[in-house]
Amino acid sequence: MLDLKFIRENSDLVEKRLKTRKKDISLKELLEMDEKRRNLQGMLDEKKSQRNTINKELPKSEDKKTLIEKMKKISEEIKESEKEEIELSNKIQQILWELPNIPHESVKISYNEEDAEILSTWGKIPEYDFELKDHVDLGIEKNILDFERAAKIAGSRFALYIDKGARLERALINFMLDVQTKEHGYKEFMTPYLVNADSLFTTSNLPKFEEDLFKTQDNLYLLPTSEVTLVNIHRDEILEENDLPLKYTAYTPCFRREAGSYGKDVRGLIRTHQFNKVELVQFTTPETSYEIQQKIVEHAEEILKRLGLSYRKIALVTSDISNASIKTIDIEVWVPTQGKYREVASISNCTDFQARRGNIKYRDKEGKLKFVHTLNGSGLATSRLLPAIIETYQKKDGSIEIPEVLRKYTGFDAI
RNA sequence: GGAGAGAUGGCCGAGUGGCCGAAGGCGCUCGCCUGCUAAGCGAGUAAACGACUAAAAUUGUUUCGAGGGUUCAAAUCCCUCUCUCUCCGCCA
Repeated sequence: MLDLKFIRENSDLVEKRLKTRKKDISLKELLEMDEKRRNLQGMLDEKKSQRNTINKELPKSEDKKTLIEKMKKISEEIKESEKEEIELSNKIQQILWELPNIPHESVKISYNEEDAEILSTWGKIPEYDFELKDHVDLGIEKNILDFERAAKIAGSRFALYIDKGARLERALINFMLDVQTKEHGYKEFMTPYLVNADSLFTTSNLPKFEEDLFKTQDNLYLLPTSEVTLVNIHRDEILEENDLPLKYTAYTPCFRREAGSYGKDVRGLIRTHQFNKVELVQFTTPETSYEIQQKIVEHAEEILKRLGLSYRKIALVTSDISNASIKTIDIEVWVPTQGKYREVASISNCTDFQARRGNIKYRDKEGKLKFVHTLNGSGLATSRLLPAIIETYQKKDGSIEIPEVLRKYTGFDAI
């Protein structure tokens, strides 16, 4: 959520920058309502002030009858105006809830996601002297993945991991958590997989993106990413500057409806309703958030390096960064059979956007309360990683080699 | 699922209709005193939204889990909801 005062005082700039995300964003209505609301509030405050004065006099007064009559009248007027004020506030709030964060000036302006800037590439694109099989064929052939039975159990876009497939997935999760906790200093959490609406409002998954979420009959939602639970750990809390940055990580499954992606990536693990992810979240001061984003990128990259997978980093353009983010860097891993890089991580700096929504503050060294900055990044999405691994490490004889670093986790070195 | 108790400031906790933004304590900050790893004394210490201001000072309003109601007036009375705790039942 943006600061209304800031919008008011910098309306032209804000509108101009927001338009770089989406052409049709306009602040006109918001500003008009804000103006109207403030006038109304001024009037209301004055009347309430009168009411309070009379209220104080009343118990001591001789002529209670006259005062009570006066109060009745004022109270009624207040009630009327208050109704209007509340209505207006609600509308303003609604607009504010839906406005995205202001893109950082370093983010390339474009309405076409293909314009993303390639920041760097790592590793050689592997070459093969035999016919490659994709992860679906490999998985079925090796009996480590089963999509037909998954469909029987749950429907399309689900996966059943079998035997070494399941163990490889679990190994990946453990490997990633170990690196992030033991080497990069993150604190590990196990979080609920069902979350309430308030939590989703904080992270900006609501109100705008409800169609992406699974909802239960108890008004709880299936977790779309553990960014939600990790960020909400400190909702409505005041942190101490000395404790920042807080570095949190969690493995959770993630559930997404994938509405509107019909026909896209229908095959295999690339786009499923349920996938596994290790998430990285940090709470920081405004002064440090920008450099910390770079660090999170490195923390995610480290996983790919050790797995020996080729990847590249790209900086998303203004229209492609997520609602809460001012700048997003994606890490994409090379998927041999697709002949292209696919997203495995997305690292965003949300500045104070989520902190404002979730009321997450910190007390600075002078004792002043400020909103923290929140950042999140995948560290990484396992279900995108596993296809890359088994495709990349397939051998001519049909076997799949397990990357060195994973072997102590899997207990086997080939499939 | 059944029965009961509760939700107040950073924390603990008092407060049952106007004098309550709210006693008292803890914590924290500043000052004094003292000389010994501490104690004592004094002062200060909520936030949000406005107005004013270069900024501050100042000032108005709001806020005692959330929402609604009664009343001239609600932390306090009534209703609904949420959450927490205890007991019983069921259960991994």
